[in-house]
Amino acid sequence: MTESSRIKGPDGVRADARRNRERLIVAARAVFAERGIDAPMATVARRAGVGVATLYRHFPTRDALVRGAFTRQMETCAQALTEALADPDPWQGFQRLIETVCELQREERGFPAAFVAAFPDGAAEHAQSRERAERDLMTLVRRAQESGALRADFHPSDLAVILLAHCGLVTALPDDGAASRRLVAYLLQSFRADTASGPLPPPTSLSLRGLPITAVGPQGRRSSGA
Amino acid sequence: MTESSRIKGPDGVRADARRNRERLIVAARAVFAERGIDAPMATVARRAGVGVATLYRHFPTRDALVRGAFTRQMETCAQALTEALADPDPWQGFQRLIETVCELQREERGFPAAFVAAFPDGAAEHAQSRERAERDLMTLVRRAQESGALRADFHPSDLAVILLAHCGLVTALPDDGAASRRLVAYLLQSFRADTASGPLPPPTSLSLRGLPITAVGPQGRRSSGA
DNA sequence: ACTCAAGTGGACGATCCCGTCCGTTTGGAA
DNA sequence: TTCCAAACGGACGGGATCGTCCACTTGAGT
Repeated sequence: MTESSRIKGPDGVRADARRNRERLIVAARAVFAERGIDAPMATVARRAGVGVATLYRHFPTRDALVRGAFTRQMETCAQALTEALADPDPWQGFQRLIETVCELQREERGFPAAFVAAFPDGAAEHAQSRERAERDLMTLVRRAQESGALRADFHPSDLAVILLAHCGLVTALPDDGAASRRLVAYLLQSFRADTASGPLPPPTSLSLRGLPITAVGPQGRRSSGA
Repeated sequence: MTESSRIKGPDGVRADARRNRERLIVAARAVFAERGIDAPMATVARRAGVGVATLYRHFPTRDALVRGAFTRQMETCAQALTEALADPDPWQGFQRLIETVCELQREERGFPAAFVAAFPDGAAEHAQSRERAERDLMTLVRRAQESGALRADFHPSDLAVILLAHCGLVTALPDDGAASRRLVAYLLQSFRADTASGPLPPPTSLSLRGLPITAVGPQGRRSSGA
């Protein structure tokens, strides 16, 4: 308080600034959906009806814009995880979580690309929320295993594996979602303890905890390395 | 000078031309592996030790270069299919086919991207060989089902689904291959008839036969549309 | 050895995108 | 209403890639 309590907005931001920021996010989602997250920045600005400078002021880098555009989806994922943990039936929770996330990736066109792009290095920005999410995930997996529904050799990192695979699928085939649903169904069945047959190869070193994620090769989708 | 035949090639092509073409393919594979199939054409030319013009003469478009670079891999896939059909145990053949193709995608860095890029429209150029490949695939699937090992509701298009998903995975995580192996193991288990539990959602309209493949959206990896 | 068309190299104009700079507009407090 | 800092818009220089054009080199037939 002390000196300047010049209140412009709830967060001290001018009204038009906040409005433009919102417009930019909407435009970004639309443009990313149509042209992928590598679409020219200027296109997003034009779509939002603002100048490029305004875009860059609100989102200094493309990554910031991508994050901004899909923050809501990320939060929905986190919420889905919370709900999954709250489910009295651990397997049910596990299953619904996977289905929800995959559905989100199916519906929001640009999201999968953002998702995989954010993956290898995502630890940076989201460190704290990620920390919690991963702890929750491990809890969910453990519970589902203890309930006897989830196969014992399922490893938390498998979740990353199947989500990345699913991202690849929906990116390659943005169809009605039949392919995605099929893949998810197959995978869920193979995760059941009662269908488990034979041992699996060792899980990824992909930690799903903190940083030691094998750096993404030059192959990875460019454009989101905070 | 191991070049024994100093005569103009069987196809009337000059010796240096053929040599350069070969160099370009080698360079392209290397560059695509390091930087993805969107790497600058000039980089490939430099790597091959030739001028850009030479590159463009041999491969007028990036697509042509990509195809040229991975022709051998495509042929290996076809050969794997033939061998799979020859296997006395249909399930064994089916399983080995999937494992072989996925291993190829794992090892040859640029290949997965080329694979998914070539997918939606691939019918154009490779029409005839594709035709045969798809017939063979359906035969393989049918046999494996009749042997009782492959679940009855497995649909040939599921092969495309899992291969695309696998491409996405190895593209996102070009690691040592542990993730890929895990995914394949999970999927193969869920394809077994004896682990099948519960119905699957309907298969993709993705035909895997001829053309009616739902056109790839703006999302798809650019750069290989004959 | 001679010849010439096939083959080659690299410079170049065109296009696209990035991100900053700077003069102008505007929200909102006084 | 007045005023000014925050916010805005668009032009602009820089850099990268594309694909072509044209003068030069070279393989191979005679």
